[in-house]
Amino acid sequence: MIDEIKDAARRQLAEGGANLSLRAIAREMNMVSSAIYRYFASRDELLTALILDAYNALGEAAEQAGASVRDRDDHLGRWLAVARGVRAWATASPHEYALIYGSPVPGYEAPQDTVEPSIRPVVVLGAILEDAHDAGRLTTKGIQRPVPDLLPELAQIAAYIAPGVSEAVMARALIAWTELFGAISFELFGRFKNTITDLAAWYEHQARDMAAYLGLTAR
Amino acid sequence: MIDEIKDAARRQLAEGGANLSLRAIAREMNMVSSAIYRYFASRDELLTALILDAYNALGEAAEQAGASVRDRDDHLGRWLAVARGVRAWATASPHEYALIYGSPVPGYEAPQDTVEPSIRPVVVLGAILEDAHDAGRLTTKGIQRPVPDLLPELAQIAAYIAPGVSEAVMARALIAWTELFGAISFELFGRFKNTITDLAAWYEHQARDMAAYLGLTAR
DNA sequence: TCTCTTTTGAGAGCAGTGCTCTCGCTCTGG
DNA sequence: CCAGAGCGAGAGCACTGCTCTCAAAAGAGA
Repeated sequence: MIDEIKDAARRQLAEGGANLSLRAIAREMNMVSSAIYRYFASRDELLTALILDAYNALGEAAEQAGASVRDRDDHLGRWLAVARGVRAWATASPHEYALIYGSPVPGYEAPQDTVEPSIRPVVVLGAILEDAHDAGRLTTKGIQRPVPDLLPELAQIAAYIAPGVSEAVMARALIAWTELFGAISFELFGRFKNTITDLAAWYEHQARDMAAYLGLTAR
Repeated sequence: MIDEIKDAARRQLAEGGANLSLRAIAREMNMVSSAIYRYFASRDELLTALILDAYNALGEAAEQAGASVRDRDDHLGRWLAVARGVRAWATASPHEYALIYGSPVPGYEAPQDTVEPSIRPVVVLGAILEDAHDAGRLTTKGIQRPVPDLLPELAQIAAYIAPGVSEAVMARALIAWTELFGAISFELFGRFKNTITDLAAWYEHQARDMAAYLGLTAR
């Protein structure tokens, strides 16, 4: 039942726009609006559930894409696969992407349960980075060292994501990560309208350039 | 009068959250909701006006920040100033930033009038790039050439923004641009909660790294 | 099989929303 | 001085999230 409501909500989200209505969901299910409240205490709670699902779906997409590359030593290939997987999921479910990477909903405060699913994609990236580092193929030449102020927290992130890499490399990884999500947001939110038409090729270029920026190579 | 309504809307946006209510604006102005419709045909039209203002405010912030650097040959300094200026505006008016760089509102279709103000910041960046290129201080060594498919459109953007630079450099500029806005979005939308606390320092690091990535130097 | 309890949906209703319409008041130009 | 334009008030429509009560349905224990 809960799943049915969420499905209806997703459907409505997909074809209606961002603001979904409990009453419309109920209408679609031939129910009365108050019945929904048996399963979700409020609209926010439904939204939270959808957000959590979206995080997990994106995380799973990233994980599967990363795992699909046979040659585990092909770090560039793995990186590109994850990057493509993330974009594929985002373009396939743009509204769910907007739910988690768009402007936050007004009163909504992210519960603690969302932080673990939300970092699944960056964990995948971290594993690639770690493997590349272990294989001694992560060049750190000419890399810019962050100011001391940032080092402890970068080290903490690295310890969780890719224990072997330095703070400077971790910083670059976060930057590359930020760039990719910025690119997806720009694309989905229509920032490139009438500017770049082949958005897939443009994203591919960005992913490759960011991989080079990180020093990831094919072998 | 129109300005008064927009001011009230902005105020309400700032302290209320994303969804502003015409009736609440009217209430604040001791008016009745229907009176607002004398000045704005719909809520969307008000929103559009606010979006346009936000674009122009951000553009002006970027332009002023860029112009504030005396030494026009200090390309790194100019880049950093613009980057800081953009972030300063965004953190000062997060809701207006969300209006233009967050998830798009459902039925809203950006009118043609918004595209010119919306690219003002990237025009500022283009000028820096162009100056650096003219001064012969823009290294293109080891730069990744985009696939042929992308070249025409990149050339077109370059022709408008920074006529002298190559497609490959233009691509990097767009990537750096994307990264910076991704960073601001991540910060404002709370993606770094409990991860990085000194967000100003982190942004500064990113801006510097992106400048290096572009090859911008101080002299 | 017959109770008793829990679960579930329906319906009415409240306060709020965007928006439309009509009706008067006020202010201004000729 | 007075017609016409501009403006705000008020009522009203269809919609929203949400709360409440009440009656069926389902399940469990004897």
